[in-house]
Amino acid sequence: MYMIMAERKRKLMSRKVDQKANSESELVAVSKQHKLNETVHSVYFSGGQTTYVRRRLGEDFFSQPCVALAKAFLGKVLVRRREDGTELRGRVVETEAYLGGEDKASHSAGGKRTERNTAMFMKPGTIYVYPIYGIYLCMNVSSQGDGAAVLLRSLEPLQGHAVMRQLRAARRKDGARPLKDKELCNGPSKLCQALDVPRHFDRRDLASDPEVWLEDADPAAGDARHEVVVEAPRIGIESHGEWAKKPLRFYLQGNAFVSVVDKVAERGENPSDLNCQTLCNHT
DNA sequence: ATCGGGATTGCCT
DNA sequence: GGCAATCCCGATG
Repeated sequence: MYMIMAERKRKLMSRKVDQKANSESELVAVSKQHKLNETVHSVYFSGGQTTYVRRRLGEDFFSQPCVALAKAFLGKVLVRRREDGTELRGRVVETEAYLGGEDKASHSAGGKRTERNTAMFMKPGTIYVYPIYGIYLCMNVSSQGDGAAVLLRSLEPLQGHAVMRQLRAARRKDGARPLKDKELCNGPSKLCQALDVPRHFDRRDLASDPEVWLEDADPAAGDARHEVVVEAPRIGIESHGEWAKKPLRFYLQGNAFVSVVDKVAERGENPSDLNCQTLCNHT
């Protein structure tokens, strides 16, 4: 137990150092890196004394059931390469699963297929971007299963903090205080702003697109396989009855970049968890 | 043609 | 913690 705590503390400390190091010099580092990345997305990079490889995740990764994919996303790194070659990176720390069919909260509930949600029915890995409240966007990735998709809710910024801050500040009041790192991508529409994900990315393939892709866990940032995943009810769908209570939101426990912490779910005392146990006991 | 609502955010008290 | 902003989409007539 003590060892686990010590390990977590060490990780958090080293991450803080990494963030400090990311500032003005990052643009230079990014442009160098973009040359390496021009044809192949797997590149070697040095992390202290060790050399790691960045691996782009392909079709096989996205071809899994919605809940499994939503959890598998945790710890993976979303990358956005902009026209000028700058690369923005964020570690996925919070997702939601929208199952389609029975899931009343899904845009594809009841198999409903429209112009807007067509991407949800396309092959696993297809990006679904839709506008919300007239002013914001949300980004999803289709999974296995008819009309099923994973909503990306929060990222931990890894690379391109300065650019992200600039993109996020664009629509805010002049003279507002600069955003903290934890405020850059802690929400589905915030991450779209920070990574410059536009509406026209809708229906693109995250497995093959040159401007946006997913990478395997960055060992320096941490592998989510050794972290606790909280399962909590989804956000902002209160009007959808029973389905609003199901634990289909997933996030890394204790991670400071998550949008909303659910203390009830973390105690394991909410009705959804009880439902889950009941279901498990019956099977 | 019109109307109601939304998988959110930021600013205000 | 409350609430306005803001507009697209889909349903309805």
